[in-house]
Amino acid sequence: MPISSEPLGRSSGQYARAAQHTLHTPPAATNGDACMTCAMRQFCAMNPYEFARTRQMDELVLCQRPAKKGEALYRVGDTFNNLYAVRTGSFKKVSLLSDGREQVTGFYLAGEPLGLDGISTGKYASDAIALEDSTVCIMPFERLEVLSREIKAVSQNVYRVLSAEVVRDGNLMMMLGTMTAEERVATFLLDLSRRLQRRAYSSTEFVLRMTREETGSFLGIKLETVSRTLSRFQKEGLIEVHGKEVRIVDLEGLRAAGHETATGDQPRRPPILASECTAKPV
Amino acid sequence: MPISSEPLGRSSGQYARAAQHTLHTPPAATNGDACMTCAMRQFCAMNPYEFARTRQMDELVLCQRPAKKGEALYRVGDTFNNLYAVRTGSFKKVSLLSDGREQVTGFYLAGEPLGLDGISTGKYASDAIALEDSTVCIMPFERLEVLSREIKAVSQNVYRVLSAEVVRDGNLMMMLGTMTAEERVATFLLDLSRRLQRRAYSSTEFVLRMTREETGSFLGIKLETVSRTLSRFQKEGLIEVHGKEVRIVDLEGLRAAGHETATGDQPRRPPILASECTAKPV
DNA sequence: CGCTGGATTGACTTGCGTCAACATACGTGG
DNA sequence: CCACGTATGTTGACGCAAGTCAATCCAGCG
Repeated sequence: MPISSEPLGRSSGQYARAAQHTLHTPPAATNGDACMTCAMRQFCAMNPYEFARTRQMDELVLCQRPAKKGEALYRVGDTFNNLYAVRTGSFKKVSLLSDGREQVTGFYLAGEPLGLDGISTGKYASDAIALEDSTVCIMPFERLEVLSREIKAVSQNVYRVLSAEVVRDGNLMMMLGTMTAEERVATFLLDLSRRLQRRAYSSTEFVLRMTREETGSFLGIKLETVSRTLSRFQKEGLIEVHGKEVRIVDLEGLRAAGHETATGDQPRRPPILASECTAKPV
Repeated sequence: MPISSEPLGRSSGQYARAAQHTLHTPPAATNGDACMTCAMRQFCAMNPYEFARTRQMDELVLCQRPAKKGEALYRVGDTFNNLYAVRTGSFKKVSLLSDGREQVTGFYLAGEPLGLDGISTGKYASDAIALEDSTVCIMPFERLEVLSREIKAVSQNVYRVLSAEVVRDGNLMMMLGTMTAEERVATFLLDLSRRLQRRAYSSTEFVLRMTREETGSFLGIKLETVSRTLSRFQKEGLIEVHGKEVRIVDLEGLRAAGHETATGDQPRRPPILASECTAKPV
C-alpha cells in the first residue's frame, strides 16, 4: 500500500483509524532512512544534534505522508496520536472559537513541528491544513516517549521544541497586542524571509503560499488592510509585489517599518515569530 | 539561612548565583513535604496524578521562595535553571519587544507553572512579576529531567504541561486576533472566574490583583477601554465593580457578551485562556 | 475561453485610542 | 495615626487607523 495515495480525510474517525493502522503495520513505503535522505535534516526541529542522531530518528519516523493543497493533516478534536514534522511544503494552523469564528494561528515551513497542542488533552486543539502540496514525517508520540526515556538527547529535544513553541506564541501575542497593521505586515515578511533563508531559500525573493485572507487572519487584520499595506510598501520602494510573489528591495527600510529598532540590535532576543529550534543542547 | 528573607534581585547574575547555590546546598527552610502540605496540591499543574505522587514531587521541589508584590522571579535573559509553580499569590508574565514596548502575556494563579519559556534557549524569554505577596515552589529543571527519565508519569506530565501552555497561548492569540474589546473583557472575567472556582475560591466575587493598565496590556486594549467596558457591564447589570473588587451578577449575560455562544456548549473545547492541567494521563 | 476565487483600490464608517480633567485609594513618612 | 502625595481609576470629547462595503481587476483552471 503506497502511503502517497492515501487520502487525508476530513472525518476524524477515519483519520484516527488510519493513524492506528500505520502504527501497527508499517506500510511498504516506510523506509529506514527518512531522515538520512531528507533535504531538511539539518533544519529539522525534531532532529536533535542535527546529523548525528539521524539513525535513531529513523526509528521514530515511521512513515511519511503527503497532503495535497487544502487537505487537513488533522482537525480540532481528532484523537492525538502523532507529532509531525513538515518535510516539504507548508501548513497553516487554524484555531476555532466556540461561536464559529476562526483564526490562522501559525504558518509552518519545512522542518517545523506540528501537532504539539494535542499532547495536553489527547485531542488536537487546532486544524493543520496544507497550503500547497506537501509531505510530513509522522512520529507516533508513544514511540517518541519511549525513545525519550532511553535517550537523553531526545527528551531534551522534545522539551526544547515544546518550549520554543511557547516562546514563539508569546512573540505572536506581542505582535497581536501591541503592533499597528503596518508593523505586523512588515514583521510577517521579515519573519518569513528569515525562516526561508535558514532553509537555504532566497531571503529576498519568495512566494507567499497563503492568501491575503489567511495572512490577515494570522496578523489579526483584514485582507484589505494586508493588500493596502503591501501596496504602500511597494510605493515606498521597500518591496515589490506581484500577487503572491514578493521581493524585498529595502531590507533596512522594512525593518524600520516593522520596528526592529532600525539598525542592528538583533542578538538580544529570539526573532519575532520564529519557531526555529537550532538544536543545541539545553 | 531562611529562604524567606532572601531578596529577589533584579540582576540576572545575582539570581543565577542564588539558584546555583540552592541547587547544591539546600537551606534549612527546605522541607521534604512541600507538596504534602500544600493547600494547592490537587490543583497543581506540576503534580502528576494529584495526590498519589507527592512523595516523588517532594524530591523535586527543592525549596520555596517568596516574592513580594512587584518583585521579579526572573527577568528576560536570565539564565534558565528552574521551573516554578505558583504556591500562593499570583504573577504576571511580561514580554518585551526590541523597541522597548512591553505586553503582559499571561497571568498565573496558584498551581500554575512558570518559566516554561526558558527551556528552549536556556534563557527566560519573559519577566515573571508578582502581582501580590506570593510564594513559588522551585523545581530545578535538571532534577526534573532526571526524574522524568526515571518515572514515566513525570515526563508525561511535563509534556502535558508544556502542551497545555501551547494550547492556552493559541487561545489567547485567538482572543487578540478576533475579539472586540467588550468580548475580551468579558472573556477575561469569565476565565478568571473559572480558574478561581477550580481552586475552591468564589467564582462570582473576587479581587482583580492586576491594575487596569496590566489588564489592558494583556487584552491588547488601553486601560481606559477596560475601565469603560467594566462600567458598561455594571450599567447593564452584568457585574458590580468597586475598584479591584468584582462581583459577577449575570453569568449568562456575561457569557453572551463574551460570545461563549450564549447557553451551554462548554465541553467541546478547553476553556479560552485556561492554562489548567487536570493531570490525567496522556 | 469563460468562470470563479483571489487581489486591489476607493469611499465611507466606527471602535478604540488619545488627551485631558477629575476622583479615589494607597503607602509612606512625619 | 493622620496627612499628604503619588498611583490608579473614571469619565468625557475628539480623532484616526482600520474595518466595512463595493466595484473592478486579474489569474489560474476546468
